[in-house]
Order: sequence, then structure tokens, then C-alpha cells
Amino acid sequence: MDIFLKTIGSINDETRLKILHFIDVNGEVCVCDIENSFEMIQSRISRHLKILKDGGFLKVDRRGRWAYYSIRTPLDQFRQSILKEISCLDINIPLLNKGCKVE
Amino acid sequence: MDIFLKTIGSINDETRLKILHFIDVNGEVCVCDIENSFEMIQSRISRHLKILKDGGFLKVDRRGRWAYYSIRTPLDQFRQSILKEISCLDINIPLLNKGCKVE
DNA sequence: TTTATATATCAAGATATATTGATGTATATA
DNA sequence: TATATACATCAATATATCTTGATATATAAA
Repeated sequence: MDIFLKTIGSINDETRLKILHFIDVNGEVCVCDIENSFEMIQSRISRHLKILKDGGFLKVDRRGRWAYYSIRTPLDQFRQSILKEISCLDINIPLLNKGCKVE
Repeated sequence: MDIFLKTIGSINDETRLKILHFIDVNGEVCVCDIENSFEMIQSRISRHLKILKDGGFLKVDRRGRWAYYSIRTPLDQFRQSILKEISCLDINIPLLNKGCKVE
């Protein structure tokens, strides 16, 4: 029950739906890419990514000074059905706008 | 998006998960049955039923002085998958305890 | 037509969640 | 070792949601 509520709670927010769909569409991205694409402050992005990760939708891979977020694999049937439903919602997401100042 | 968030928001609450599962298990019940089974005050039950109805999970049929709630039919695939996931959660629900004082 | 039952809704307070700005930590480069 | 970049977390405030008790409405029986 607690895990279910954490999963459901993680997608019960417009900002997180957009970020989740953005990652679903663009694949692996780092935090500053999202920050730059959405024009939101970094702490806000970081918090929502943590909630989506704790909700079981995202995984994070830290390489160098970056944290790369992507859809968790393998993803169970239930979360897959949620992602599919979200992909049908016609959500308005920004274009990927790389935000990293170094490579 | 708004409909999706209303759907998700409606199941983002422990009390509503229990009520929804209770109706899924017991079939059509009236408000005072739920009130009596869960030992919660009526306004609280009524409010959660409305949210679950607005979330697309329940329908209501008013007959006489009673309002009978049941799982909405037909139920789309997405909500069906949610109900199925909830049914696997091993949620502790009370036994049906009829609360109507008249017949 | 008065009263009891069943249900819905409102207002107030309690609780939870989101946003922001500040700060902390880690990595890499100068 | 000093500085910039990338990210996470905290504290304060704002906003949303939940619970309760009071009240309103509708139905049916006395």
C-alpha cells in the first residue's frame, strides 16, 4: 500500500508528469538539461526527479559531475501502463535544450 | 491532463483506496453500509465517494432515500489496470456491516 | 405535516505537498 | 588549492488536501 501510494503520488503533479514524459521522449538526460529546457530553478527539478525516482519510474546514473536520469529498466507492467497512458495525454513539453556549460 | 490528474488524485489517498477496494470486493453498497463498516463519519465517506466518482471509478444509482455506489461499467483499460493493481495490494478492509436502519 | 433516515455540502482547522532561495557536497579544471 | 559547474538538501512560505462538526436537502413513514 505504501509503495503503491508513493508510486501514485509521484505522478500526481503536473510538473512531474511533464518531466517524466520529457524523459520518456528524449531518453537519458542530465539535470541541467531539464533545468534549461523547462526554465525552472534547479532545486525544483532536483526535488521532482527524486520523487519520480522514489516512485519507481526513473533511475539515475552518476558520471563525472553529472547525474543522468532515464526511465528505469526493467519497468513493471503497471508502471508501463501508466507511462503509456501519459504518452497519450498530448502533454506540452519543451524541446530539449542542453544546459551543461562544460562537456 | 486534467482528467488524468483527477483520476490519479482520486486514488492518492489511503482511505479512498480502502473504500474503492471495499466496493470492488462487495459490489454495490449504499453510503450508510460503508459508514457502518468503516466506522467513519458520514461526511467523510460522502466526500471520498464523490472524489472516486469524479475520478471515473464509481457510479452512483439513487433509489429511494439511498445512494448506491458501485464500480463504473464499462471501465476503461487504464482504470481496470489500476483496480487490478489495488486488488493485489493486500489491503485490510472491514467486513460488510449493513448500516441502514430501514429497508 | 411532523419526524426520522439517508446523503450532500460547507466552513474551519489540521495536515501534507510544492516552490523558492540559501547552503552544502562532489567533481573537475585552472 | 582556488574556482566553477553540477546536483542535492534544508528552511521558510505558499498552496492544496483531509477531517470534523454543523447544516441543508430529499425521501418516506408516522
